[in-house]
Amino acid sequence: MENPAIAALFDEMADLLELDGALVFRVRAYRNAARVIRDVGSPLRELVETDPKQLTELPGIGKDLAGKIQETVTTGDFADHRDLRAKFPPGLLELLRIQGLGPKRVKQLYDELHLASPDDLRAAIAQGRLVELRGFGQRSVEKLQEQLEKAGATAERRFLLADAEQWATALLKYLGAEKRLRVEAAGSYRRRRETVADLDILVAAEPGEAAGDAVTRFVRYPEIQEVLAQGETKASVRLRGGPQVDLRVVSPEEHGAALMYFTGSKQHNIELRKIAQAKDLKLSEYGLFRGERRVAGATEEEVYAELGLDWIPPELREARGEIELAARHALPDLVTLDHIQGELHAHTNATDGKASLEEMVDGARKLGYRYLAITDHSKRVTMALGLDERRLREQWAQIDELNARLDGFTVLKSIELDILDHGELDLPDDVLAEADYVVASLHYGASKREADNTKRLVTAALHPHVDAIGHPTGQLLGRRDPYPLDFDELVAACVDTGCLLELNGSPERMDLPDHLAAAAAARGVRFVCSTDAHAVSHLDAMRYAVSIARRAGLTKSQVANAGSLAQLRKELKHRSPYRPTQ
DNA sequence: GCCGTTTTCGGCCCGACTGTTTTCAGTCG
Repeated sequence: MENPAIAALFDEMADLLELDGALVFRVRAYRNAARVIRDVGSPLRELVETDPKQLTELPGIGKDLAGKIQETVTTGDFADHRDLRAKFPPGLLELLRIQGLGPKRVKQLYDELHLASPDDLRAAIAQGRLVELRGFGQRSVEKLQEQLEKAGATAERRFLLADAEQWATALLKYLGAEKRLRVEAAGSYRRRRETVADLDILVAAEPGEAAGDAVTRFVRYPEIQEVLAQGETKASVRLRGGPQVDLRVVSPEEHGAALMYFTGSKQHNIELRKIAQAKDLKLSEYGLFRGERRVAGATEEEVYAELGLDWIPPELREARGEIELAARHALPDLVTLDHIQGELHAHTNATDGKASLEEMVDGARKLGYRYLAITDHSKRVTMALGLDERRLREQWAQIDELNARLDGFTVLKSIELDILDHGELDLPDDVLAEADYVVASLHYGASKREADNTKRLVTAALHPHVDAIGHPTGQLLGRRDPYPLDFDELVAACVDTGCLLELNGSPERMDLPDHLAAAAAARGVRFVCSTDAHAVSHLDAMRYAVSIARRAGLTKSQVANAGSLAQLRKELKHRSPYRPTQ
């Protein structure tokens, strides 16, 4: 069982315990464990096999939870979870996922009205039975109704790119251990979409025995929950707690064409086939053909070339104009993870981060960065113990000391500044003027009214001391939609002032979405790739931020932290001369 | 359920917001 599935199980256990009325701290222990499991970075499965005692070294994992992790890794579940699950109808867990319904209210609905699923709830609302309940007024019922409608529209389960990556990496490692097989992941995973519904794995092998071996090896993968289909060159399985995986085996001379076909996107492929048709060619997953003769197919490069196109990076294959650029040999030279020279959004344990200032610096240095901005929360974010002027200056004094000792690395004095109700900022100008870098974010009170949110963000972007807008849309994938926002207006403000927009690679955020980043880039906005790291291991999420940038078609020169510190400072200085605002 | 010790129990982050109350409960982050 891979880490995301184990984590999901522990999260569900926490839900069940809440329904069961367990002590909140016990619930919290499971939630905390789920988070730790997600963040740990290496598969716990391997740890359990080699040295299970080390599990209790993880923060918040004691003897009991370590045992449950071990049980989960080996059996796919743990007894306490099974027992508690049997105690409640499965629909209650779905009710729990509806925004505005917590464990207390779900339990109340179940106990008093015997509602055990979203459908039950829908019916009860229609019959007007909810208003009988204490604590449910007209407004609450209306809100629930809205949420129910939304939930009905999004049935398909999608996985975060970062989670999909864990399943894909483990599976590719397993399949690739067989040396004769060339194995790759295709599909939306290869295109680095922010969420992935299933994994497509492509294997190149000689037809016959080698191909059969590949399928056999695949369906014997220990992490499989169910084999859905199995043939000679194709198989589908569902992974335990994970996505469906489709495997296709093709011969080496078909490999490039098949890789293109299974990478998609569908619309990109359709456009390619039209181009082939116009050239009197036929493109399929088996190759590019003139009549019966295969003119290309072994590599993607030769297929694209025969179509008169440059090779197109998978991240761009969304039929958003990339084919025309490829025809004109004008594709952008996309930014890569190697270009990134520093991290500009990271928290420490001074607020809600898990690691100390020194540990974060150490982590950033290990990644080969030259600079790191410590952007803890400002005071408005009370739940994270946000910094006021005094504590921020204390942190900056520590940073000065640290910088004096560091060689070839610079810690930037920074802050993640909260944007208040009308666009005011959470710290006075004289403090901000001393900062090396300021990222302003909206955390509280996002309005249903587009104009309110737009005004707040635009006001912040226009402020002379704000260098970047953090996670601009506020989306949390699968949990919270972007708040209503006139994005064009925000872009206009950024164009005016040189304010950067953040591409936040935190797996649940992936904010800005790539299509918005592309739209902003077209108007000349510049960006920063960052992770919003709250722990040392989170610094690794930079590759997801870079994925957004690549999907948006950005080059190195459009990403502020893909340059040296000197270049960055020059850009920020140019942007933010100190002009006190009244 | 974890953790640390003031060392085997007692504390564990807590304030804002919403809708519902009329002094608060539930949810969220």
